Amino acid sequence: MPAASDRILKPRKTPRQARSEATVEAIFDATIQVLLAEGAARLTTTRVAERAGVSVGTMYQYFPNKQALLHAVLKRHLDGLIDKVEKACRALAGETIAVISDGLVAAYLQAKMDSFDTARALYAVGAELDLGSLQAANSKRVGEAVMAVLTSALDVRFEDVRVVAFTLHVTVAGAVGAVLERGGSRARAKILASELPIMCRAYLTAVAKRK
Amino acid sequence: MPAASDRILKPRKTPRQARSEATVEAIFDATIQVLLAEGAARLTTTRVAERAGVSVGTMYQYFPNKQALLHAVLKRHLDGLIDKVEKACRALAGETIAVISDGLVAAYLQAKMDSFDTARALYAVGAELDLGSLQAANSKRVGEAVMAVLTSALDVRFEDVRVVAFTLHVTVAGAVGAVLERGGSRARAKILASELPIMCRAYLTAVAKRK
DNA sequence: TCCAAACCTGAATAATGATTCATATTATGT
DNA sequence: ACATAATATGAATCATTATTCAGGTTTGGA
Repeated sequence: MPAASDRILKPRKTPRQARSEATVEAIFDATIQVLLAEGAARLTTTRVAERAGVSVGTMYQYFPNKQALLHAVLKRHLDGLIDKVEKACRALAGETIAVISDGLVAAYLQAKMDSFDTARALYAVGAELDLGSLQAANSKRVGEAVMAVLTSALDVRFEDVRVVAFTLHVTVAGAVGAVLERGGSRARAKILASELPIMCRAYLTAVAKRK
Repeated sequence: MPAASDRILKPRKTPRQARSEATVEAIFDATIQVLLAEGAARLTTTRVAERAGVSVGTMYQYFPNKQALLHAVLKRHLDGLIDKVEKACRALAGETIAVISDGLVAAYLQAKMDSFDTARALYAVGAELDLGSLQAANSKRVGEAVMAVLTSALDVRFEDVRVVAFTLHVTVAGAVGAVLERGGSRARAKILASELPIMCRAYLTAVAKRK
């Protein structure tokens, strides 16, 4: 069900020639660069266009308004993250719960670390944007992927996989987000890398039933 | 060491009469109300003043600029949260680790739920503000309080309390933040209320040494 | 070579918003 | 009651920004 907001968030026109695809790419990149270099408050359409090496008018050819641009950039980033997590989930299917747990945490952490700067830059954007649709879709996809691996565990089963998957996702995402996207240093990220696996394994073991 | 930003963030003048204290209160409240009712994008000095029932000029008598206002409002909220957590920590000192764990999680969750709306409103503000100083102070105070209770545990001791306290704090805060401050429903908060205690107890048990 | 579609340009428009300041009102101590 | 410090006012100023549009340039194919 396309929300009303879709009408104003969808791209105005779709690129047909190679140069315009490059333009859109440049605009995406520029958005993140401006965000990183100047902060969310100074993220203006003009500045983005300038940095991308195109005119404002060009920007408006592909994005009906600033919000649509931000939405697109954010979606792009989130989709990338989700892909990685889903891939990890598929790779871990059928292993023991210990392996699955460690693998999931590692994948999530890795994915976030890979896009450290982008993630931090986009954090600020998320706030001033209606995240409803994106967030929901995101949660759903990740949630289902995690449920799937958990169910596939070789040695255990869960009373309520849905709840367990949700908890796992929210906890790891929340912790990583709190540390990386805000002021946290990479050093603190390392603490997470060593502690989160312990915590997740402990939790999963606590709520699992032997098969 | 007062940062350079302090100069422009500190109140321009301190209230001396009762009416001005009331004014400042009204401004704080109005800020949150506007945030809640109109969103971060429409949070303007004029609107806040209007809602507070004072003129813009009055606002600028107490806050040198918009940022200072937001900083003050955010600090106020965070301090309130920290107080509650610290209080809980003090009350839990000397108990068994199981009791401490459950108590901490409950206190954190409770504190956040109490200020559900405010927290969500302020989430957006945090992004467009330099949170460095606040965030750091916040983490430090909570971290120390948690370290203290953990150390006081009757039945166990920890190899590295600092790391454990950090992990606990970040995980719980992150998970709760992810669910409450963003699109999450109260229903999801309930899941957290039942699962987080399990997870934290499992983690603490896993890393603790018997005394 | 030529044209229609695709693409690009950037000054102009129209709003909006943060911040100031000269002036007016109110409180407090004497 | 008076003087003085506190507090409040809000139109005016100065800047910034999202968005448009009338017209240019480039591309791919016939």
